[in-house]
Amino acid sequence: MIKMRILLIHSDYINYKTKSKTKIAEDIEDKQKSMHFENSLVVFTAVEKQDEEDPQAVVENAVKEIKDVFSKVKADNIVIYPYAHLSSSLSSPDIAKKILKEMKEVLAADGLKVERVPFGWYKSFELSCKGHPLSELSRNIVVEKAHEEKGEEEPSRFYILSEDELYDPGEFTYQSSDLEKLVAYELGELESTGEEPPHVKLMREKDLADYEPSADIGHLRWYPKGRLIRDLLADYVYNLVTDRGAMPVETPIMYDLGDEAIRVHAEKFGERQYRMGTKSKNLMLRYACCFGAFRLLSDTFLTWKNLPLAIYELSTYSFRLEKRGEVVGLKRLRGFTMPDMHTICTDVGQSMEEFDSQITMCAQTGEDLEINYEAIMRVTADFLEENREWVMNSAQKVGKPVLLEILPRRKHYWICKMDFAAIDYLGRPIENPTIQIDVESGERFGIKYIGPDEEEETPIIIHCSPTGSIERVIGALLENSAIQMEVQSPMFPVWLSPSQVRVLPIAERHLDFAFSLAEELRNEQIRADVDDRQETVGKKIRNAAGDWVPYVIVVGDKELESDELMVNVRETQNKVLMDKKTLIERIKEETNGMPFRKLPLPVKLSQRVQF
RNA sequence: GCCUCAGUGGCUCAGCCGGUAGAGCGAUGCCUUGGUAAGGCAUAGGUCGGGGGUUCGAAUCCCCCCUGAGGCUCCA
Repeated sequence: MIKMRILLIHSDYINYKTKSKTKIAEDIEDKQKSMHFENSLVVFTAVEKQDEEDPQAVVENAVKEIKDVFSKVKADNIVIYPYAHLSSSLSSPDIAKKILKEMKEVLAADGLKVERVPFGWYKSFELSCKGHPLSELSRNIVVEKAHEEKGEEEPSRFYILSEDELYDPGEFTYQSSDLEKLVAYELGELESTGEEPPHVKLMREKDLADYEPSADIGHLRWYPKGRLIRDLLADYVYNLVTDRGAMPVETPIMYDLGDEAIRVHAEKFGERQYRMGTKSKNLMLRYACCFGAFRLLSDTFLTWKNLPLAIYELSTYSFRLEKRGEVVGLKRLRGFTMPDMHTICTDVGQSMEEFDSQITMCAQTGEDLEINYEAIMRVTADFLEENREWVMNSAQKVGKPVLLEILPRRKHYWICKMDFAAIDYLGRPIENPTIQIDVESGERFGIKYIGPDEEEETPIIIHCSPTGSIERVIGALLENSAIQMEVQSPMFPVWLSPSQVRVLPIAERHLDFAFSLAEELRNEQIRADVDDRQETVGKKIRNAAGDWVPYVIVVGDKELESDELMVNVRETQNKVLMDKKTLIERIKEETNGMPFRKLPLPVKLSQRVQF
């Protein structure tokens, strides 16, 4: 709730004289230094911290109150008098000035005589209150929330874009059932089954992550295996973007809403922000890295020769105050981790070239993560008209048909974006990678570069998350395994498997051999552990299967004697005889180019705890 | 946020027209030294999500809250 305090006095007269300036004084003309008004409605006003959330609405409501009283008391004019002492929690001076000025303008536009007493000066004043029943009133200007402009919006048009041709989504022959499902969802035609998405159960069953009831909803705790996968994915994106020249940075997670650019950008997300106050500041938690990236870039000296230039940050965490009922598993969280790359381009043309190469990068992540992505390209009608050929060509970079959404007019900061979605077990999309051409933020955040003609120019910015949020990637991987489960043994890609090889000694006399084998594998950067518990082989095999271990080796007397190992290969469900070297080479090949981290758990299963 | 359903040992669940809790897995101990999806026996472990109410008595009935799931809405 927002409230500004005003005190209304119907006066016989008021006069004031400026004495000395404060640090926040506004510049004034000579005639404003001392003024006198008769039969005035004096409006003492204190703009408060919380008013920063929605200055527009505060102005509207204040004007309404003032006009109401003004018409009742029959004063000749209105005097807006800044009076900080009405509040113990003032807004920033800039916003206060802005609100006071706008109040005056709006009242004046209604043909009323209004004056505004200078802001930020020490003043003497003399006031004569009329003393009639309505002559002294105070009001709290209450704004429940920023009202959204409804207005019937013209709907988007949808097409399937395939091989340079546009098709009606209803008439297109789909090769991919995933694309068909995505289209059904986007067009609002997907009927739901009422089932629970399997990844929620899996993330807990596999000891990856769980809800933390003592946090807010939608915030998870991560166990070692889950933490490992998060870290590997983070390493993966880091390598991906730095390889193409992006520079990693890190920026704060909270921002001051007293900053005009921050406030306007934040308002785009309306109610879905975490807010926090300190004594002197009204802060928001970031919902993406944009804030820090833009502020950083606006303080950076850039020339056209530097562009395109990309900075990258993994936002641990981004915060979005999603509605209760929308928060679910790894799909929709209130605190999540998102790789976020911002590319500064000289102009729309350069941004289109970058966009193309980022399409390739995003498509690559689908292959590396073994997730099937379907793509939606969204463009404004204006952009499409001007760049029709480019749009057609770019869409083809995805390598398969894409859904094209044409927005009749620009609603958001972007003019063109591409979203990649995985389709979950229940046929619903998990939106992951995204690329957006932003035409607003450069200007709003005062980001500049020096052009070839030595003039300052405003750049175009591309937002890109090459994988989408890390949590959603893991969610998509788990949904994938649930789909796999119907036809084969589910598993993670080998490079993401917490245990890549498990060694199962048959009896105690095989323990030393098992430990040294596992150690040799670990020296080769393979996560290998040993099930040294006093259990039967059958039980250990069963447990290893439950842990989705890609390679399981049983060692007994035979293995002590020979170099051959009997390896249970999960992917094919076969037992394969091979030697150590072959196994190592095979795993190296499967994990080639992907990041590695060490086993985050005790090597001995007997020492592990249950989460 | 709204509607519907759910919350019982670490996990999965039974008990629920009222008489203060039960199984399997897991854990611990002992026996078994076992060659590919659960070896045997024993033991420990629960203020039945939290609070309030009805009652001689509440896991069980009623109210409020918290958490989770599904649906609606929403994801810039």
